[in-house]
Amino acid sequence: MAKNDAFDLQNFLPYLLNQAAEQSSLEFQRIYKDRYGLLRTEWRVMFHLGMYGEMTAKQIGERAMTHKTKISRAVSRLAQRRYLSRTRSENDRRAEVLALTPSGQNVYQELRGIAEAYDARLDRRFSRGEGALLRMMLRRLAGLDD
Amino acid sequence: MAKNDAFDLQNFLPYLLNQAAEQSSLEFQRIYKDRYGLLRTEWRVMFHLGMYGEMTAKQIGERAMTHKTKISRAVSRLAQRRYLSRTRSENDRRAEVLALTPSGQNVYQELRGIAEAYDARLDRRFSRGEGALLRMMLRRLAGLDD
DNA sequence: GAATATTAGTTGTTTTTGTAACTAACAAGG
DNA sequence: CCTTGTTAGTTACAAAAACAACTAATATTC
Repeated sequence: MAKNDAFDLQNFLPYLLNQAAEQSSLEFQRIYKDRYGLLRTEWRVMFHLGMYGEMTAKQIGERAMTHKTKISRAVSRLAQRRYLSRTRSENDRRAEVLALTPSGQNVYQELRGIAEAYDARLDRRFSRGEGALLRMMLRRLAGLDD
Repeated sequence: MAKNDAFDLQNFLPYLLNQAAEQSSLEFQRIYKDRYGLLRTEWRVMFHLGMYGEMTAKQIGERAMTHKTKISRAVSRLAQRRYLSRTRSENDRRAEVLALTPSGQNVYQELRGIAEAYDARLDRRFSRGEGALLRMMLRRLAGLDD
């Protein structure tokens, strides 16, 4: 098991990004999964609704860059648990306007607090400017600024 | 859909990391998936063997922070395609020493070239020092330096 | 040196995801 | 209007991942 040459997997950006993403999701995931029984796409939907108020499945999908079937299933499950309400849109009766129920709001508030604390904790690993730079670079890589 | 308050999902590190990871994996994934029919864990195994020579499944799993069942199945498929050979270990007859076959070496070399080029291309989005800093921060988040 | 615990790796079963095909509503052009 | 095309969302089926239980070999301990 001797090293061959220059290129190192440990410096390959997609690999590093995956490892960092997985690792950094772990602790937070344990909370929304174990404590609230939510899947990742589910809390993403919750966060979008919690932050932006009412949205349609399509809008969430676009913003979260998530496929519509994933959103569809997440929405069903969240509706079953009464975390969100679905109302057929007036303008376009194909679409549904989604919104958190009071119970959903509660869960969102709690998760949000945990997320904020967790984010701050991760941030403590970096110096003042580094965190901002990191986020900027990640947004660029994710294509969020385009 | 009006914004509520300060916390922004688009700045939440685990979220950003996931988006960036997914996005940056996409193009490269298309290559190893469509062109070589490999799964992500499979090329990871290939890369580890290509870079470090001989390894056991366990060693790969530890280094790649990947569960042993995933490794096991990846190894089976790679062995079926004759990309790697499995030799029962002398010291410990539970373990197998894995190594790329010549044909596996070829695939590895090609994929490695593509990976390097792709990595360089991603890097072009950043200034000289930024790329190094980014990798350093990601390694820290991934717990690779511990 | 048997009895017990641990480890390397596999296999089976259940969830979750990805992909394609579908329904129902809307839009545009003639 | 009425055909043709597009869009929002769902459903069905196939692929992949997660988790648990297993086999076989090795360590440990009394």
